[in-house]
Amino acid sequence: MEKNYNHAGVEQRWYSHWLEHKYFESKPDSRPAYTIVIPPPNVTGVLHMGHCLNNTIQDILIRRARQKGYNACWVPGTDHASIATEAKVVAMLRERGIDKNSLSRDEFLRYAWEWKEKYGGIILQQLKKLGCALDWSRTDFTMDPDYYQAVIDVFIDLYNKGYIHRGVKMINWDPKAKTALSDEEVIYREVKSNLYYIRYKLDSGDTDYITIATTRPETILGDTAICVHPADERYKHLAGAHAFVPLIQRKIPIIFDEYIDMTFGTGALKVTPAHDINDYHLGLKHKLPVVDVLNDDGTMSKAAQLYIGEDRFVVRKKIAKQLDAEGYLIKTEEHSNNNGFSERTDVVIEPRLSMQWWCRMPSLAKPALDAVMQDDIRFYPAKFKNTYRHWMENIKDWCISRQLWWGHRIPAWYNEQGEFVVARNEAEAKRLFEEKYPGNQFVLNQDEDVLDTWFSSWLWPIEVFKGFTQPGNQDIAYYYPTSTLVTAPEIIFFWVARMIMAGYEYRGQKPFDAVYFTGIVRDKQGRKMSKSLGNSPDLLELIDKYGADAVRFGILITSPAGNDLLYDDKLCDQGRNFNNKIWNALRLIKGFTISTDGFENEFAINWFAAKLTEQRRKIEDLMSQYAISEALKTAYKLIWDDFCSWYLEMIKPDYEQPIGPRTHKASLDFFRELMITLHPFMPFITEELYQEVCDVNAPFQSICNVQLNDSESLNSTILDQGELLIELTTAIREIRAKNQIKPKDDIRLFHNNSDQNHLSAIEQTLIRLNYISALAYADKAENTTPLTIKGVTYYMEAKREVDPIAEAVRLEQELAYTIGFLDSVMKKLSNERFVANAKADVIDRERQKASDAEKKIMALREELERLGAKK
RNA sequence: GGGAGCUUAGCUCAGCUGGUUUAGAGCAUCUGCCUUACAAGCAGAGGGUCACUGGUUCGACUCCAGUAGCUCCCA
Repeated sequence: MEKNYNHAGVEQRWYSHWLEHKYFESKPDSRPAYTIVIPPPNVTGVLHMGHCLNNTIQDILIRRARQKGYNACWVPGTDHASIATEAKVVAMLRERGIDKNSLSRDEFLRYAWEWKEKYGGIILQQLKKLGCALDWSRTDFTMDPDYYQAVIDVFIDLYNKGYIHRGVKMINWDPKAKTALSDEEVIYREVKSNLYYIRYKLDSGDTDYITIATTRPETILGDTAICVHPADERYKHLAGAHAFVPLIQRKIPIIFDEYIDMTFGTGALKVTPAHDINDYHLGLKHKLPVVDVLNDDGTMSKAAQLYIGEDRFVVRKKIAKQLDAEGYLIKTEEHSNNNGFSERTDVVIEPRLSMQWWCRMPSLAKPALDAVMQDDIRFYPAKFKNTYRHWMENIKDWCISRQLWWGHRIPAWYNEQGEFVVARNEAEAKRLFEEKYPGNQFVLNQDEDVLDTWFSSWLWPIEVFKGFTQPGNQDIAYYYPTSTLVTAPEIIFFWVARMIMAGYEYRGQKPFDAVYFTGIVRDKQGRKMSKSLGNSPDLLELIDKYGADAVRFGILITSPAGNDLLYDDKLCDQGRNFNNKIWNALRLIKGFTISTDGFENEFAINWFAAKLTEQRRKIEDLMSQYAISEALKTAYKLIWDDFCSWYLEMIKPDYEQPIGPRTHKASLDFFRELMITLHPFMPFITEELYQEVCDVNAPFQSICNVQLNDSESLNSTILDQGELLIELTTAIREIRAKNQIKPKDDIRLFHNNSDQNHLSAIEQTLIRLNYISALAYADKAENTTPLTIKGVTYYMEAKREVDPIAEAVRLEQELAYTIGFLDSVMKKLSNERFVANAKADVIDRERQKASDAEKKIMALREELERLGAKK
C-alpha cells in the first residue's frame, strides 16, 4: 500500500459502479420506506457551498436509512425558476442579437426549452461528484408534461373552491423583469437617501404654503391629497383647504387622519395612492383618485405629465433640481430608509396597483399551522416553530401570477369584454362560456401570465410520485408522506409552509415527518458567501483537490444544527488528514505477519468491541436528534482516538514479531465495522477500504447495501477497566514528559490497593504500553512519584532520578487543586439541608468524591514531605 | 415598529428536564519526539471569575427578571 491515501480515481470509479448497479434506485416493497425529496435546485443554478451542505446531509440520512433496513428513496429534480430562467434566456437571445419583444410566445418558449435542455441539468451532474445517492431514474422537473398538468389542475381546483380570485391590489413590481412578485420575493435593505422638504401652495392665499417631506419627489406628480393628523395644532386651520401640486398645479385636498406620525418630517404627508401601500389604503378610506405616474419599466407615464418616458431615478434628480429652481424645495436632509429589492433582479421594487391572481390562504393555513405546533411535523431546530407560527397567523393573500412566459400559463380564457372562465383547455373554456352566456359568439384569449414558480414547487412531494396525475398509484401510496425535508430557513415561507398546506389540502396528510433546517455557509470572517464578494470557493475545484469525502467532512464537522457555519479550507485539510489516518490504520493491519504463536491481546479485543457498541449507540442517539455534526465528531474520535491511538497500540506486536490470528481477524472485523459506521458521512473511502478487508472468496457486496447491526450487549465493566488503563497510561506519560524520562525507559509501578487483583484484566496491556518492568503491591514506596486515580495511589519508579524541584512544583499544584476540590465537596456535605434534600445517589457520589480526594491529598503530602527531606 | 434567537478557552461550538469532577470537544498555540501505519504523524501541556446585575434554591453555565451587545426574520 502507498504511504498516503489518494482520492483521485477512487471516487469516480465507485460512483460509476454504484450507478451501474442501480443501488440507489428504489421500488416499493415490503420494507418501510425512508424518503427524501430534494429541494429542487433552480435550473439556472450551479452547485455552491450551500448545496454542498444541504445535499451532504440528505445523503447521510439516506445512506444511514438504507443501512438500517429502510427502503431508502431520494428523489432528484429541478424547478423551472420562472424569473431567473427567463432572465437567462433573454440574455442568451441578446447575445445572439435577438430581442425578446420581436418573438412570439411560442418562439420564445422554444428558445427557453433549448436553454433548459442545454444547461438545466448541470447542477444535477455536479451532485454526482459529491457522492449523492439519488435515485436518478426518478429525476423530475416542475415543467414536465405531467407535472405541468398537475399545477394547472390545482389552480382550477382552488379556483372552483373559491380560494383563487382575480383582483386589483397593490403588488410588488419588478420593473426590470416587468412582473409582479410575492411579498416573500422582496428583500428589504437599508439605503441612504435624501429626505426632500417640498412646499405646496395653498388655495387660501398666495403666500400660504404647506411643507411635506418625501424621499421620492418624482411621485409628487401622482399626489392626490395631503394628509395631516387631526390633533396637530399646526394644521388645524386647514380643514377644508386645498393645496396645489408643484409644477403641475393639480388641486388636491388636505385630509385628516390619525394614521399620520406627527413627529416625522413636517407632520404633513403627501398621499400618492398609486405608489405606496399605506397611501393606497388612505386613498381607499378617503376615496381619493389614483394617478399612476409610472410605466411597467419604471419610466414616467403620460399621467405624470412631465418627464414622460424617463427613468424614475433620473427623474428624481431632475425634479429635485426643478423644484429647487422654482422655489418649492425648502431643504434636503440625509436620511436612511428601508427599500425593497427584487430577490432575482436586485432592482428597487415599485409598489404598484395591478390586476393579478391571488390565492386566499387562511383555510389552507389552518391545518398546516396545527401540524407543526402539535409536532406532528417536527422542526429541527425547534426554534423555527416560532417563526413559522408568526407568519402563518398573519398570512396574507398570495400573489400567484407573474408577467412572464416561462412557466405554467394561467388557465383562464377571456372574451373581448374581459369576462373569463377557468378551464383545462380552450375547448372546455368554450363550453363553459356557452353555458354561462348561451347563444353568444366568442373569440377567446388565454391569460398571458404564468404562475409563481412556488405555485408548482409546493406540489413537489406529491407530484414527484405522480400523486396528482396518477392518483392512487403504488409510489404515492408507498413513499408519501416522505420522511425528512432538508432545507434552508430562508424558504420556510416560500416553500416549506406551502408544501405543508398542499399536503393537507390534497392528500389530507403531512408531506414529511420532519424538517431539518441547515444554517448558512459563511466565510471564516462570517460573511455570507456571494458572487460579488468572490468569497465562495469553487466546489468542484475543492472536490478535485481534497476529494468529496474530505469536503463533506469539512463542511459538516463545523456545522451545528440550524446555525450558520464558518467555512475554511482548513476544515477540508482535516478531512483529508482523517482519510489518511484511516488509510494508514489499514496499512498497519495489513502489514502484520500472522502466526499461530503470534501476539494476542484478548483484553484489547473485548475492550474495543464494547467501545464500538457504546459509540455506535451514541451516534444513533445523536442522529435521531439530527445532531449530525456531533455524530460525525463521535465517529471521528472513535476511529482516531479509540481505534488508532489506543486499540492499535495495544495489539501491536513487538518489532518484527507476528500477530496472532485471533487478534488479526478481530482487527479486520473492527475495521470493517468502522467503515460501515462512517460510510454515510464519507462514502467513497469507506467503500474503497471496506472492499480491502472483505473476504475475497465471498460474493461482492457494496458497502452501500451493508446493514448496520447492533445486537451486542454492552460490557460496561470492561469499559471501566479500559478507562483506568487509559487514565493510568496518560498519567505515566505525563510524568515521563515532565521529567524527560524517555517513553521506552523501563519503569516500575506499585499500588496500594488492598484488592490486589484490581489490575489483573489490564495488567498485560498496561505493562506493554508503558514499558513496566515490575508491577506490584506496595503500601508505600520510596523514591517514587505518586499518582492517585479513583482512590488508589500508584507509585511510579524510574531509573532516572526525577528532578525534585520540578516534581515538588507539580505536586504542589495538584495538591492545591485537590484541596480546593475537597473543600467544595465538603461544603455540600456539611450542609444539613443538602444532606436532607438531595437524592441519595447524589450524596453517595459526593461522599465518594470526598474520600478519593482525601486519599489523594494524603499521598501527595507524603511525597512532598519526602521530597522536602531530600532538598 | 413587531417577533425570534444568541452571548461558555485565541477561533468554532457541546453542555437535554438544576447536583459526574472549582465546565468539555475540535481547531489553533506551546513543549518534546523523523518511535519500525501515518510529520497529512506521535506523546504531553497551557488556556475560561460560563456577557453583566439581581432573584428562586441546600445547590445555577443550567430556572426567572432586568441591563448591555450581537444576529436573524417580518412590516
